[in-house]
Amino acid sequence: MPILIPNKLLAALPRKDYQRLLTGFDPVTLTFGEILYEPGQPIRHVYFPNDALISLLSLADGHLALEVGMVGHEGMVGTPVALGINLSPFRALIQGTGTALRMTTTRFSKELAQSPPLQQVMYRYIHVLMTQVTQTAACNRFHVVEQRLARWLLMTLDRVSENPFQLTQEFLSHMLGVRRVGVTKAASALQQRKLIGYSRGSITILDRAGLEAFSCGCYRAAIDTYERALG
Amino acid sequence: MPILIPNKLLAALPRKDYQRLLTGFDPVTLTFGEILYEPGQPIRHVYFPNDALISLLSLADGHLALEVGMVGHEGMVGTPVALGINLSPFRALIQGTGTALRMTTTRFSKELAQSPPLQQVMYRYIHVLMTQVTQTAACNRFHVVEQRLARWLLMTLDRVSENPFQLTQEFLSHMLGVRRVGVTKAASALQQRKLIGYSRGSITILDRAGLEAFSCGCYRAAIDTYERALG
DNA sequence: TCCAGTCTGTGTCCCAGCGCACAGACCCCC
DNA sequence: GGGGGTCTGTGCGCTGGGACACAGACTGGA
Repeated sequence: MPILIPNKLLAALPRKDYQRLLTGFDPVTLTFGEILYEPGQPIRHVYFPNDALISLLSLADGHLALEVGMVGHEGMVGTPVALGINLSPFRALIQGTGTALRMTTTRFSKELAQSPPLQQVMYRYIHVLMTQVTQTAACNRFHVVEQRLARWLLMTLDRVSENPFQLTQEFLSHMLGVRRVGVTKAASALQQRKLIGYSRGSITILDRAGLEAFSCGCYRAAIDTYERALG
Repeated sequence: MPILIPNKLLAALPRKDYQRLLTGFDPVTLTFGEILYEPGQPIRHVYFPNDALISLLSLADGHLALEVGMVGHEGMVGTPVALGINLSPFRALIQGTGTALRMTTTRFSKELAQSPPLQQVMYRYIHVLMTQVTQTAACNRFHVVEQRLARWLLMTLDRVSENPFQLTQEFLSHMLGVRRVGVTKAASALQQRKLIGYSRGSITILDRAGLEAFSCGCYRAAIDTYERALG
């Protein structure tokens, strides 16, 4: 079975490096709700998503969560391993069920040492991630829920490429760091503007361009950042 | 003249690597208000502060600022250079006048390639910074201004080690991403609890332990993160 | 077909923080 | 010693979003 959405970081590697790396990978299916890392806990595997979608969350006081980054086929989780550290700064939560390639941290460290192209890709991606986390921090502080929801839906659509996709408001509230009712209000507003359709955990993007216009500039900025460093 | 507060990242290097690196450094005085980098703009120099204090800011919509990281003698600015990229994700603003060691990005890239210990220190610091940015993001979202102000004052005190230090509420408001009036209220609250003294741009920490107890856990968490990776 | 569980919508009360405006208070310099 | 600039404190109305409660709506399994 061909992989419909191959990981872009891996695809950017020279064939030789890519081939050698492949032998160390384990294809896995990541299912919604699964937690790969907890903040401060050791990282045992790194993951390169194909069509899986992973949220990077920052926790406050142990329970309140806020998404600071999103990882799909354009990235990977386990960046600290490339820096020689095996502690995660985030909680990594599977937000969209799908496939990924997995490798143990020890093996990945070895592969990294032998492949300068892999190093370069990893370092560039770490920079992209840093930029994304930084931007998201300001976005979460200054922009209203509706705008952030719009941005979030667009970023998700870019990574899962299926429309509609499954997602409850309860879940969304944890991503945006607001109450579920806040999501209800924001989603209703988007629905009234005919930008999205919403029904029992199923969201349909009706007007992608409109949604992009409605969202804050942070969506566009995130894409530009990626293009500049890895495009 | 001996340097009273030497940079800890450089101090962690083996003598040999440290000595060679020193020849490429330029001692500079960084003055309050100076801007070293703007987000998305090229990085020309990297800086290792001694007693200078630098704020890393994320901008939204071009004018609203939010501090996502703070750098003193425990760190450096210009981390992207260590990742092979010379674009800054942040605005880097001098928050406390002081001295630092400066090197051009091209020279620093060369030094880095020749010094694995320097690489290791840099990578570890990048991880610390990523963790700090992540934690700050959640802190800014969930914690009230008073707690954040307390955290911020403690982090500053740790880096400048002079008490009182100069700081207007106007300036603080840009760091915390709130209005100046919000800072006034929060500062008054801390003053009533006899934790700080405040007068025309001069802040005195009166009760360090009390301030730490009052602040959110993010302060402690930031210190622990640093200790774990670089301590 | 009914019931239990899940998801979404609404309503009420409250508060932190925003925008704006302005009043002291203090400092330094002429 | 007076005046302009800077810094801090206060007041008022407004709003986004918090906490809590509950009502409909849909779904799937017994």
